Formats: sequence, C-alpha cells, structure tokens
Amino acid sequence: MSKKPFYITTAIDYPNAKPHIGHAYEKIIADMIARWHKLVGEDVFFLAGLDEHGQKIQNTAEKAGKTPQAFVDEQAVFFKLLCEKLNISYSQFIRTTEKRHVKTATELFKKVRDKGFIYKGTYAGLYCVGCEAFKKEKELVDGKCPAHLKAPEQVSEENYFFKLSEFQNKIIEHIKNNQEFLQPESVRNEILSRLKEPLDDLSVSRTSFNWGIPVPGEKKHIIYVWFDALFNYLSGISYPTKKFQKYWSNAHHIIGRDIVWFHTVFWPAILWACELPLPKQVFCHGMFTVNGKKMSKSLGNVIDPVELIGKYGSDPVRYTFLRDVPAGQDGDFSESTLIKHNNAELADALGNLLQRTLVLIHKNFQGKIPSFGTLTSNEKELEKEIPDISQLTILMQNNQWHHVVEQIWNYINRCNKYIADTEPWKQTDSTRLGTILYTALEHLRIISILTWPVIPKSAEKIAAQIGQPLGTLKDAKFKKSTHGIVSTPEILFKKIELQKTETPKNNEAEDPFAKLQLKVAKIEKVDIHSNADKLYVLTLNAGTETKQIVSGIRPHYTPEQLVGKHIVLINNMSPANFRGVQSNGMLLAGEKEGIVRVAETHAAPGTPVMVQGISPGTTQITIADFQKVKLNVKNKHIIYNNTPLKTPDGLITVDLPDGATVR
RNA sequence: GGCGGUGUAGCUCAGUCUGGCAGAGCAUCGGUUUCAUAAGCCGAGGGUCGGGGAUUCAAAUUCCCUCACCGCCA
Repeated sequence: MSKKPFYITTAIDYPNAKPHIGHAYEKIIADMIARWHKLVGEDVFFLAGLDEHGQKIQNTAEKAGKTPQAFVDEQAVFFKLLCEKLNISYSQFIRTTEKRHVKTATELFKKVRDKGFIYKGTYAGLYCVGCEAFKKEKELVDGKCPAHLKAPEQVSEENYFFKLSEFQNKIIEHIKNNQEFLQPESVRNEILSRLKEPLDDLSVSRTSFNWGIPVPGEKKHIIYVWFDALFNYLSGISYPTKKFQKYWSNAHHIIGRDIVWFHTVFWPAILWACELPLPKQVFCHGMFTVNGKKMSKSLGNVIDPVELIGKYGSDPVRYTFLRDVPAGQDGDFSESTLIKHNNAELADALGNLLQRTLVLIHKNFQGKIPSFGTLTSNEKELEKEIPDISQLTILMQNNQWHHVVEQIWNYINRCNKYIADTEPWKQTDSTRLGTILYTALEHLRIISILTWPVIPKSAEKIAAQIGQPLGTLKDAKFKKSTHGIVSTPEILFKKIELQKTETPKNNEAEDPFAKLQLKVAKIEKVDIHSNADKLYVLTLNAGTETKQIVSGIRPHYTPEQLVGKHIVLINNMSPANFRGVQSNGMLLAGEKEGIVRVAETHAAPGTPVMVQGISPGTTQITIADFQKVKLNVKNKHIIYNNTPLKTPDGLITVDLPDGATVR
C-alpha cells in the first residue's frame, strides 16, 4: 500500500528585508505539522520559498545599488539560513525567479488567457505617487490622499484583467460548504463578510516597472506579482507531472493573516480558471508582537530570529512559539517568556528527567538497560498517562498543536512523579530497581518520539543517549523488549539566567507608567496637619498594611467626606517630609478649573490598579517620575494613552468633566 | 462610520454551544525529598466571571442595555 501524500506549504516570503520572528513562527508551525505527519507515516512534501518579484524589490534593490536579481540572491541566503538554524525540514525551497517557476507561471497565465478569463482592458483611475497605488474616490479626503495630502493623478493604463468577479459566488459557496477549507473560524467569518461586497476584476499585469515575469507575447507587460507568486505552490512540486498530481491532491497552506484574501479569494478563482482542484486547507496563523508592542523598525524592536537562535538554540525557540501561542491567535514574544519555558519545561522537567534516569542506570546497572520484573500499579498507572495518539491526531487535524504540546508535557511531568513515587534511590531489591529504571527509560523512548515534531534536535539527542533508534508513532507505546546500552548522560538543555537589569530598564525607558505601582486604599482616618493649613494627614488601609500620607486636598474636602472612601494610592513613592510629617505615598486626584476630586473605586483595599498591558513598577519612584505620566479624564474615568485605569473590579472614576488632568 | 471578536485568579487562558458547587498552567507562599541541571514531589492562598438589568428553583453560561479593548473593512 502506498503512503498517503501530505503536502504542506508556508507562504513564500517577500525578501525585501531580512527575516523577522514572524517568518520564523510560520516555518516552525509548518515544520511541526510536517514532522507530525511523517511520524504518522505519511508521504510528506514540505515547500518553503521566496516571492522575489515586484516593485518593492526593484526599488529596494535600486536603493542598494544592485540589480534586483543580485539583491534577491543575497537575501535568499538569509532566509535559507533561518530555515537551517530552525531545523526546518522542507523538501524543496522554491524561488519565483527560478526557471521552473517562470515556466509554470507563464504557461498558466497563457492557459487562463486562452480560456478567456484574462482580457485586455484599460485601467483608469486616480494614482497616488506617494502610495504607489490606485485610490478609490471614497478613500480620498477633500480629493486628496489622506496619507500624502496630495491630489492623485488621473492615469489610464492598458492592463490585463482577470475575471475575478465571475467566481464570486463559487468562492462564497466553497468557503461556506467546506468548513475545513479556511481556518480558523474568526478569519473565515471575516472573509465571508468581506465577500458580501461585489468583487472587481483583478488587474493582473503592470507596465510601470519591469521586475517580473513578462506576459506571454507582450513586450511592455509583466505579470502582477500575486498572480505570479501563488503558482509557486504548483511549480514547487513540478507541475504538471505525476509528482504534482500526487501531492496537490492533499495540499495545506500555512499563511499569515495579512495574505488571507489572496489565498482564499484570488487563489481559488485562479485555480478554477486553470481547471485545477483547490487545496484542502488554508490555515491562517496569528501575528506577533514583541513585549506587547508591534514590531517596527522605528521602535527598534525587530528581533532577528537567527540571532535569537544563536543565543538560545533552536529548540527553546521552537518550543516557546508552539507552546505559548494558542494556534491561530496572535502571540507576544519576550525573551523572559522564552527563558521561563526553557528553564521550567525543557531543562527542569524534560532534561532533568533524562539526566536522573541515566545516572541511576549507570550507578546501578553500569549503563546497561535492565530487564524488568513484575509491573505494579505504579507502572500500570504511568502507562495510562501516555497521551492517546488518536486524540493527539484529532488535535493536530484541528490545528490545535499547542494542546498537543501541553499533553506531551503533562505526560513528562507524570514521569517525574513516577520516579518520586517509586524512589529508586532507596530501592534495595535489584529486580524491583531494574523494573523502575526500565520503565523510566521506556517512557523516555516514547517521549523522544512524541517531542520530535516540537524539538527535533533534542528528541534525537534523547534517542541517542538512551541508545535507541527514533521510532514513529507506532512505536509510541510501552514495549517490553527494549534493551541496549545508554550513553553517558549529557545536559540536554542548559538553564538560562534571567538578566535582571535588562528587561525592566527597557520597560522604564519605554513607558513612564510602568514605574508606578498603584493600589486601592481605604481612608480610615483624617487628621489635620498641625503646621500647615492646606494639608491633611491621612491614615490608609492599603490591604496588607496601614499607610500614612500627607495630602493637599484639605481645601476641597471635609474630613467627613473623605473617611471611608476607597482611593487610588501611589504605593511606591519615596517617603517625603511635609512640615515635619512623613508621607509614604500620594493619592490620585483630578483637577479642572480649580476643582479637585479624588479618584475613587469600589475595589477592596490592596487591589492593584493597572493599565492593560503595562506591568507595575517595583522600585521606589520620585515625584518627578510621576509627573512624566500624563493622565486625564474621559467619561469620568482616568485614561492613560487611551487606556483606562482599572482594577479587576472595574474602572477608576473621577467626578470631573472630560479633559481634566490628574496629578 | 460598517461588520466581527474579546473581557473569568497577579499573568496566559479553559469553561459559554447543551444553565447545576468557578477551573488549569505559570507566578507567589508553605511543606517534603536527595537519584537528578538549586532539579523532583505534595499542599495552600488568591476571582462581585467588565458593569447594570431580565428570565429561572438555579446564570460566567440565555436575553436586553452599557463600558472597555482588539481585529477586518471604509
């Protein structure tokens, strides 16, 4: 029986800049899926590659003083290097400047044109030079491009058009009737709702620049970059050969959210026009932020994945991306998260499990895998903890790989518990000891198989250290025939020390609010400052402690009005002396036109007050630090950077009109 | 402005379809262990389920209103 084919692709990357972690993420996902299907025993073909045509590439190359071809040749090295560093098991790497691709794209363009789905027309429109794009009337503000504040030029250009509009209903039907075609659900709904608007025909040629595949039989026209690029999925598996027939019958695209439209609207229409079947699935993964912020050159937070791997190794990076980010959702990357995962789940749980098992086998059996005696309930219970392969398979089919990873690590934790429960270091009966260590080793063998799609390098190291070949999913069950010699244990994952100074400093520099530590406090007692007529001395219940602060709100409140109020306290203010009375903090109050009102809440004393996405400060701050934080009032709530201050119980209120400032 | 999504423990989220004692992991704290990479194991604290209303014997879950955040489109 021949193996079932499984074809998986990543999007071809656009190499006008070096790869970033978004590129890395997509490859890691695809690689895990590809490796899983290999373990299942399928005939896997995994395609990655580059989309090298288009105006942006031409422009970037010109700026760099290079020909486009020389430029993309250089860039291709970086993208291939990334794959190598990440241990990406692609079968082929396709570049759209390769002959085989140009041939396929040209042929198919011709075919679609011959069938009458591509026609020559005139594109008349308003062209904004700044955007390098045509603008629709309704996009303009006062007849000008809102981004460049210039009136666009009226341009008409002879162009080839693809009859996209003819396929609209067919596309809608296909997406509606094939739930698995476009995932996840949220993206599917977005595309369907967008498809309620009528589609225009798609302009599929350009004459304004020349870095692209020439339209067959034309001198001036080149094929529009997307119409060219999508064909890589066919040329990469040698369209139209038997190989193509085989893999295309079970094709899966992994792409980013920014290019769903092309893959689920244009691409099906183009394929239908070519009389080719559609891929089985387009799966759309989320986008990445870094430390909660969008990656951008101006912020300087673009992470070079190759550098990252150089620092931490490929497997910790792979593990973090696969475990930490729920499939299909957006994710956030920070080095501290990576370090946490590396230390806890890779080094402590898995690495240490291997280490302790091997050391015990060496100490007691000179490195020879012992034979086993009677299996007790301990062993039988552990056997039940082996993840159910059919369940994992279902999760993988539903693209829930983070749950797969989770289940595998639950199992690893159970193995550690088994060793703690059976206490082999106390065991004097050699047969019983052998049974325990055989069991531990046998489970490590299963773990080496299950973890391979996630952390291939380390999984192979485990297999090598326990002296066993790496099996497939069929072997991922407790066997009674494992034997051999284990090697000297070697540390599998090094623990990484968290560099304490680095992250908080960055946070502070980025956001003054991150210095503050705010808490809810209840005013227990109000005393009049004996040496100052505008000051109160307040005794606060701040949850775990009582605090005394001095406040200048005496002209605005009577003591009776204040007692019992739940206010917002800046908890980490350096103590200060106000005419002989020490103040250990300050309360938040708003001011507008001479009226002062304190910030209030119903939350319990001690509750932290926060702005979403900003973690509170831990060190003492000065009044100057606080003054850098600009807070104001909107809808009676305190707003920082368009985000309201809140407790888990609700927003903080101030009884003042919009625009009031808070100090 | 239009469409959609989200809001549950300090953090990341599950639970909502099909109403039935508010959950998991991480973090924190306490206990315990010594085979092991200062690792392992056991336990505890911590939530007005964004807010308000309605239906119900019973609402995180259903319905209505509202606030906040995110995404897509314009």
